[in-house]
Amino acid sequence: MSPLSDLEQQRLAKAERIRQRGIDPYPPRVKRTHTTQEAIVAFEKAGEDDELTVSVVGRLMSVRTMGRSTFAHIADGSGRLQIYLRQDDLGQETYEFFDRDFDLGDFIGVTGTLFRTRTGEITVRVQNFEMLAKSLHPLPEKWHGLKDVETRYRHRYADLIANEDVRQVFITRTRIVSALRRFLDSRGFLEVETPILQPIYGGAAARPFVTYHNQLHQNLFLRISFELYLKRLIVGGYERVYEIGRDFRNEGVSYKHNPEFTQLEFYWAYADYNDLMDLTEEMIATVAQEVLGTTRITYQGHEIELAPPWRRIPLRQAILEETGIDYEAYPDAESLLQAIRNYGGAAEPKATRGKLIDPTLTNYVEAKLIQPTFLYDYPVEVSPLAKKKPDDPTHVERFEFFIGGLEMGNAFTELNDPVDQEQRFLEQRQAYAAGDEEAHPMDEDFLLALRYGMPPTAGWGMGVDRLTMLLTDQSSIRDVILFPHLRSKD
RNA sequence: GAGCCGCUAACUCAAUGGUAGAGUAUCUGCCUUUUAAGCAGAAAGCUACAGGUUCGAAUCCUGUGCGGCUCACCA
Repeated sequence: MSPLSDLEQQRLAKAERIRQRGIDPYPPRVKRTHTTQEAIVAFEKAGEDDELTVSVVGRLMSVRTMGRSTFAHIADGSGRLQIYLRQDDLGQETYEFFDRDFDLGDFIGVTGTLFRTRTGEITVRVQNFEMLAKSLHPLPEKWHGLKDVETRYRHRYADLIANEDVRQVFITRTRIVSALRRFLDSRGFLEVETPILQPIYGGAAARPFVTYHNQLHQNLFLRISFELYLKRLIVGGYERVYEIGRDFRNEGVSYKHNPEFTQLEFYWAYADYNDLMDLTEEMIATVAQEVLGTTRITYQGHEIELAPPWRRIPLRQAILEETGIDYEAYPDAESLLQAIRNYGGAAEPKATRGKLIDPTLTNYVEAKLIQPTFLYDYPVEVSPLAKKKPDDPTHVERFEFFIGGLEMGNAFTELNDPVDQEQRFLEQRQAYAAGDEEAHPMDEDFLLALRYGMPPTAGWGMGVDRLTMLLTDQSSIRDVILFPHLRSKD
């Protein structure tokens, strides 16, 4: 800890003076009859003439002292309430105790009667008060709030104290997660939990974090997806399962990437990717309606309508429309690479054909997909866990969906042919050997599970943080994650 | 990983080579219905850190740290 500032020294001295009065500045219990909002509601119900006495608690957010009377605002979890202290109510000694030893940021409990001030604000006329917790560090500035983004992220509590809009964003986030759960629960999906520490990672194309178990002398990976475990549960006989939890990917940080992020995945036996598109539209529209009361939202200045139906176009067509490149016209990686370069794009020279197509989508198409859009039918090379189209073995029954220029999620008809799956893993192994660090590793136990037999199944995944960005109109993922990853300061 | 921008009092910001300032918060007075309360006064800084140039550096140069944006990376 750095040495205490003068302001902190002053507050510490006040805490000591309080102790010398025989008062604990951090008492263990408190009397509370109403939240601040309950007090306001009770007053409005009771009628102005009733003597309504309440005990309310909260953090001192502002103090206006005018000689022998003082107005202040306290904030609790429900909102704010004004309190009013008068020397002729409290006595000189007690009044001066407040004036001298209470600071902005302190938690205070007050008991008094409610009244309405001359300017109309419902206010507690304080009969007695007590210190609930002394604050030693000064609050951010009351008018401009806390703006420094680094401080806001590193000391999120200060951000939440100072910036009500930030507090609201995270309340909305919680409501979004609740609405997602309600949606799936009401359709018979079973919420489950699967391992975060995994001996083999998989289910996505990403580099993992590695950790070590001391007793087992074993390397473990933090999961990059839930996919392979959830499909094992479908093998086991559950027909509808989902999980909401944290994924970890060892890759760059950006406005839409945090190393740990919240994912929702569900698996649905006897359904296919067409059913998933229908359910996706319904889910997102339902969540928006429940959380925001509308399906029409504004994201970064764009008006977006989330109600079904959404646009559905093949990936091939989307790339063709945006770039003029029909990747089907280029049967090998060399010719496709040349086409991308002719368009003015940069691409990895040694990439496979599939690995050329995917960045083309990301770089040139994704940002244009403002209204909700499904892009469907992806190249098989970049989709090792998805089922091939019956009439076209070079493509799989897979879609990604985009809103506000953000990739929100990914889904497909699951590959349940264990022989085909093994073949795909072997191809991924070759890709890894050729330098693709994100190639999917072989998972023998997963193959064994498929050999037991998995019914036709559709699987789906979505970034909950990105959905929250969309529904709270935040441009950075750090503003929807309470404690986003930052580099350590020494 | 690269480029650009930023880091000044607890907070929000000024000061572009010549004595580091303001508002809020704090402290001291005055003030019993205020609400960004008001009035008067005071205190508060290793200008992120380390070097360099200069008679003189918050300011110019180099390096380091952290952050933001853009790019790269990234289902």
